[in-house]
Amino acid sequence: MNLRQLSEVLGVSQTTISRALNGYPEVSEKTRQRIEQAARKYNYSPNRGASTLATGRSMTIGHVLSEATSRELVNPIFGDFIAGASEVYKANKYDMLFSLVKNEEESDIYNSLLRRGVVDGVVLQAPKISDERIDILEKLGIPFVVHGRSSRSNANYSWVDVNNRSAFRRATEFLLDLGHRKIALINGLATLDFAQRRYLGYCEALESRGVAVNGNLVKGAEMTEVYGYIVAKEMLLQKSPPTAILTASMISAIGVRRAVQELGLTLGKQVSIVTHDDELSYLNNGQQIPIFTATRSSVRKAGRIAAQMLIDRIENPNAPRAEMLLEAELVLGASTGPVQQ
Amino acid sequence: MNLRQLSEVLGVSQTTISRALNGYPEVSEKTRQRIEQAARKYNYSPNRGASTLATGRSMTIGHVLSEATSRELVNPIFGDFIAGASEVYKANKYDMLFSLVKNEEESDIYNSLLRRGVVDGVVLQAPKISDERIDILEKLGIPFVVHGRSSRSNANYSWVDVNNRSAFRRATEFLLDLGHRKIALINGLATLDFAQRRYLGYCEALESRGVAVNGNLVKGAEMTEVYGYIVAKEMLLQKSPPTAILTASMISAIGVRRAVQELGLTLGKQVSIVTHDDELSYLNNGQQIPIFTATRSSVRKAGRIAAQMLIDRIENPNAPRAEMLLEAELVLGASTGPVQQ
DNA sequence: CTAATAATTCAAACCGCTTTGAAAATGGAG
DNA sequence: CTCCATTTTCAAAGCGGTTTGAATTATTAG
Repeated sequence: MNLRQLSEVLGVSQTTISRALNGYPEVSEKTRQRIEQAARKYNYSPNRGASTLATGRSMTIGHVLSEATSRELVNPIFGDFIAGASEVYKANKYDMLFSLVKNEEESDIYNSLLRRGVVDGVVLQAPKISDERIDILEKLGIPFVVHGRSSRSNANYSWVDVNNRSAFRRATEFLLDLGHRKIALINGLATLDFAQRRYLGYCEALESRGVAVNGNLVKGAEMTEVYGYIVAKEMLLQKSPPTAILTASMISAIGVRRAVQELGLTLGKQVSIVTHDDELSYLNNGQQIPIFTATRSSVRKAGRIAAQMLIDRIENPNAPRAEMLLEAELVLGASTGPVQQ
Repeated sequence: MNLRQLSEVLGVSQTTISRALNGYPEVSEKTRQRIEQAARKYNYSPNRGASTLATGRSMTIGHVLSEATSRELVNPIFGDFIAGASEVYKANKYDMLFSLVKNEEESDIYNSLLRRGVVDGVVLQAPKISDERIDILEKLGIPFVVHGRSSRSNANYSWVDVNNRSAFRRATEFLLDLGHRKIALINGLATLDFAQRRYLGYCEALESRGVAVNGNLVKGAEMTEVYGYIVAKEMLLQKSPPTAILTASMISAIGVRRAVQELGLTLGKQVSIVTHDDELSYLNNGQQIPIFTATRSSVRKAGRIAAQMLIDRIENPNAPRAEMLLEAELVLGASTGPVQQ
């Protein structure tokens, strides 16, 4: 059933129906009732393509993944972020669309998506330290919001981010306070901005206590379980192994734990672990007592905030850019203890 | 730049441009070249809403999550499935759209999505043993494919599934061969079809060896790490604890391992674990040697197959329904060993 | 060189909605 | 009962593509 058919059935013009269903005031309450009932009865709802065409709004928000970032799709952290965003999209009647694009198309895709009226705005994820995508989006004038920041960009964009630097400074200080001096950092991909900030926080803490940063104790890559395991094992088998390990996600922390236990060491005794905890739904950091001491910040909440920011930008393009820096809390778990002599 | 503008610039009708760009034969190669160049130059690409309206095809595939299944979004298994599907969508120029819907809207949503021309087809995930969604989709005549099956449905639909039953029968037999008799099953949600099939496979194996199924040793819920931990710990503290545990995902297996180790037991000695391994990107089952003995089947591959099936259905609605049963392989890891006296 | 045929190109209709500007119906005041 | 101001409803013009059936041009055969 389309609009014309419904209007014939009701003996009312298409205009009136459209207005009635979209809540315009020019329709009497009585006809509105009648129309709404009929719409339900005949199972009518407006064709998306047609209204997109007529209004210029697609009621869809895009999450674009380039080849470079497409691995994010399988990152459980991404899942929780998306889940948060979805809640907000749903409440505001937006749909969520994913586009995978080849790297070389990256500059075109946003342009194309918006021009083609596929999406009304875009969420940018996993920004690199220097990320040309931000400039592209800025130039195109597409409403967008970044999850994270890009240190080298001086564009004026909206973002949500965790205070990665202070979180990792704090975590490192905590380990220093426990007497640790050989503290390793198993980070995310070095090109990603958040990894850089975490590294900086880590360095700051060490240097403020006069501990030199040891390059052998800093590694970064995709935060898989296996990566955590391999790097931790390697480090722990060095002649001068770390007594504490900072890791960038619950998943790599699990890998690190596996390495520790395989070597017959005990968590919180010979080796301490502090991880960043995104409060993943399927990988909760324990129940009452956290498994790992962690810097905790809900990535799902970040998703909600990013989505709301974007919708605000779309519906009010002239509003000033929004920024939101979330502070992570340091929660004490069973994975840390004083350094052993 | 839209079609009319481009046609004015080129001095060629809109028809010809449309045909040239969509690969119709009625355009001479020379003009096609000229048009394609101009399209690139002026950054033209057709408006999605307009072509959806004109063709009736949205080039978008929907993944609908009801409240009941919306938790799936945060399930890392889902991420890998989606990643596989995306590859295929991309290669075929489809976009992927997520809709979260309230439970009570569930029956409406598919109807609505298709009627509104938002999507050309739908992928159904996490089917329940008895799942009304299949009948709804069937009745509506929407092209769809199910990841998994619904035992109680006798509709004739396309699906991809792992042979859960034989996989878990085999895994259980393997443990029986090692002398285990007290074998626990930590399953997924009991209402989900795959969990039911795994349970059946488990029962079959036990019964064929004359071992009675013990209700205390069978549990099922969302396959989180914490759930695996809690249930395993509970079971292992019973007066007559299991000597082997079957678990439905890598994630819950990690929780089980945590429980085992916390109790001072050793994997493959006092307690054996066999898990189902979906070959998750971020939670690989080890490198050369699998961490866990496992029934292995790539959920990413399942995603690819499902996507391709759906596209085939969309583009050829009269083709017979497709079915694909993937066999899981049993891989031997370090988490199993003969029962100890 | 012309007629017949094939290869190109075109104008116009259509997809289903929103929205503008005009018309009709209603209500209140004089 | 008029007349004017409000409400309410309507017809028609887009939005930007695709596709049909007709018109034009190019090619070939006679």
